[in-house]
Amino acid sequence: MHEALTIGQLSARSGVAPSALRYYERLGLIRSERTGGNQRRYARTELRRVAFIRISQQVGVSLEEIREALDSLPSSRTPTPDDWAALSRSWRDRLDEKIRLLGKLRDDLDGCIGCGCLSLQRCTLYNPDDSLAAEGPGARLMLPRPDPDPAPA
Amino acid sequence: MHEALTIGQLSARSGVAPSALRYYERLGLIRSERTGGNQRRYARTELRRVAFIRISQQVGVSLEEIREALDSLPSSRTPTPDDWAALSRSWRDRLDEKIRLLGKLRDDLDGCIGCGCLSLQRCTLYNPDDSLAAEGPGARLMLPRPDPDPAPA
DNA sequence: CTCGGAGTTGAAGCGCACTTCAACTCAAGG
DNA sequence: CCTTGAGTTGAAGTGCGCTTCAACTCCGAG
Repeated sequence: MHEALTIGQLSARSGVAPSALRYYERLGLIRSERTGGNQRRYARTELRRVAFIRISQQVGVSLEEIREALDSLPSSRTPTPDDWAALSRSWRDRLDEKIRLLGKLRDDLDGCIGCGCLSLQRCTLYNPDDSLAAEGPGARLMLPRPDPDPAPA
Repeated sequence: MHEALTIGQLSARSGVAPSALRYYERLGLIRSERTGGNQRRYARTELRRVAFIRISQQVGVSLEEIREALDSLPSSRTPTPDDWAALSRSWRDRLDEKIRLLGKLRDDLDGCIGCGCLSLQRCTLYNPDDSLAAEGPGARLMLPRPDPDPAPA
């Protein structure tokens, strides 16, 4: 059958480097069978998983969260289009929120360009309550120090 | 004069950790004078720089690019509101583009949820030409392998 | 003068998402 | 059989944006 893909084939078809695919597999995002000679063979459904992974990354979701999402797929049967649609929908909100925050940032930036302020205290731009931050990787704790110890008692 | 801020004061006012401020200074994003005892003293204008840095990060700009932008500020005179406005405007386009790409991703995601495809070949979602990727840090080469050697000659 | 909190440095570590490397095996063609 | 290209592994490296640490100094109040 034309079912099984080698890692090279999966890489070519998905545009994801073999090293990345092995990395995803170690993290449990995709799965493979092994041949007698210990080589990976991927079912075609893994292509869809890889696609979902890359799309999710564009939405700004970490691999760990993507793994959790993928874990919620039915393991017994092959996921249906509906299953995938449900997963995609779960990112919709995040995407919407992300777009909303960026839009707000843009409007605020326009406002601040108008007034030329860029002053930290009042400017809505510098309001940690909207945690748009903590989005890209890197050591965490982007803006979260809004609370420099409010005196215990 | 009430001009000079210690690193602790700048940290408290900007919400940025002292370690991060020292890091920014090493990268040349902010500047300080030194006291006789080798301690940093920041002019109040540095507050504005720090604000600009954090805002720029939210737009998705790297520290290196922020440094370049800040380098374009007039070094002789204290930057005016107009100077800052010009810098902010330079991020506007990036922000717009980012929002546009995310919006496209959302629309495509809706489309793909509708058809349930998520198939790599045709799906507009997985089109490397729109390089929304390469945005967060991490080892590079996000989607760029669209060209698996088109036969030389 | 003494004390403690704030500051200084360079070096190392961290988290994420990978890539690169060395050393090896596997699989198919000539 | 031999070669070549594709695959295997674990360990280490990379880039970004920091934080943490150890060991030290500075500075102001008591």
